[in-house]
Amino acid sequence: MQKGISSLGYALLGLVHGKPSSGYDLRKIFSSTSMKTYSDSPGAIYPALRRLERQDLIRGTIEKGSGLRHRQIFRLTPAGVAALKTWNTRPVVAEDLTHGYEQIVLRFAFSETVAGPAASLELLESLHAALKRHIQALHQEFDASHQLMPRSGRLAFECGVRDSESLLEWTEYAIACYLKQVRKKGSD
Amino acid sequence: MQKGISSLGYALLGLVHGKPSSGYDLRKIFSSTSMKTYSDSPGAIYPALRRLERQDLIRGTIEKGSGLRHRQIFRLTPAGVAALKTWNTRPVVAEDLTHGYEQIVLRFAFSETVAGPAASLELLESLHAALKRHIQALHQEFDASHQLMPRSGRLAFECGVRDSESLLEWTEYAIACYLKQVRKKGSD
DNA sequence: CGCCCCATGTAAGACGTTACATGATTGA
DNA sequence: TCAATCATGTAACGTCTTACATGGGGCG
Repeated sequence: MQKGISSLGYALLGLVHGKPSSGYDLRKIFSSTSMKTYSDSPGAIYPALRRLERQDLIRGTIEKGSGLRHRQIFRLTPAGVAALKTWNTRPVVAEDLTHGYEQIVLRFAFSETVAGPAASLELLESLHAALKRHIQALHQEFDASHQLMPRSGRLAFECGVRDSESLLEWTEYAIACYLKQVRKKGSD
Repeated sequence: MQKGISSLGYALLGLVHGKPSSGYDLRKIFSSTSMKTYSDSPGAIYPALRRLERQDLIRGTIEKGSGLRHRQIFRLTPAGVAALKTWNTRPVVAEDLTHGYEQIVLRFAFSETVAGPAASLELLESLHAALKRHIQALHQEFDASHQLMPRSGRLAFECGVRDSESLLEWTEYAIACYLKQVRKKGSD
């Protein structure tokens, strides 16, 4: 099954779902946009694609139409779509927040086209709840330990708290966006 | 030299600089605080400590005072202090921002005790400048591509922009903290 | 012809994760 | 004495990084 798909793997699945692409296309997307967070090196992308292919989540077909050398276009298999969908609709749990927010934001980024706006909204609400708990825990940790830290340490901690709080605000903003649309749709 | 020290390696160096500790102590610090971002598993920490020792950045001495089993306390060597200091005082460049902010915030967290408040302030100002450029580039990328993205993709992008902007605000707040102190010190 | 871009990959090595192993000490 | 906790590690595995390899096509 979809045991062990890395961030890069999910990023590739999401992009390929949006548009069938070759490894080179994908690499260019990574290196030319701020998605380069997920590695832009061929030594990461090509092996990742082959892993996904071995897991039957994508399938590559060779195209030689335009006289070029072999260009392998990857498309999602039904299993790939399913894997993306489960990933997108899984609720946010506490440990999703302990290792940075990029994975979750990536999940959200693809959620609408993969699973529809209702799923996006659910994901946001789940994130909102998890973040509230997370921020509360951070405040507790801060109150308990900030006197033991040097000033730069304390400020760094505050940076982490602010980061979470800013993400929470974004979450509320995004939820408002979706609710507005739902209401509009409901009044049709 | 200090070629190739991972985030975890620097986190360990910084903690050991603050207080000589055993691997177990360090593990507890990671697992009990929000520093668990830098891995809390023995399979990461002990090998990392030995790499640092092999590079002559730390040295472990076995203590058997309290009747316990062997407890190896690690201390920084002069080379270790130097490596931490160069890391802490290196200015922030664009690519430091492309793979998340945790490394930079970690650098800042240790900067005051390792290199003094003046170095902290310099680091913050360097970060401030790099962030301004980064945010501008993000806005350009957003303006160029937001119409091609689905709503969730656009919102995810906005999340990244907000994240950077929130970090910028924190930077300004932290700079103000340090300037206040410099002024106070200057008026002594 | 030489050079750069397309497009694909491989090889070596470093690092982290998970899971397991070991032995010594403390408390019930 | 048995279990839990202290304290240290190892082994297998997967993944990413860096650097290199290959081979065709277009262009000056």
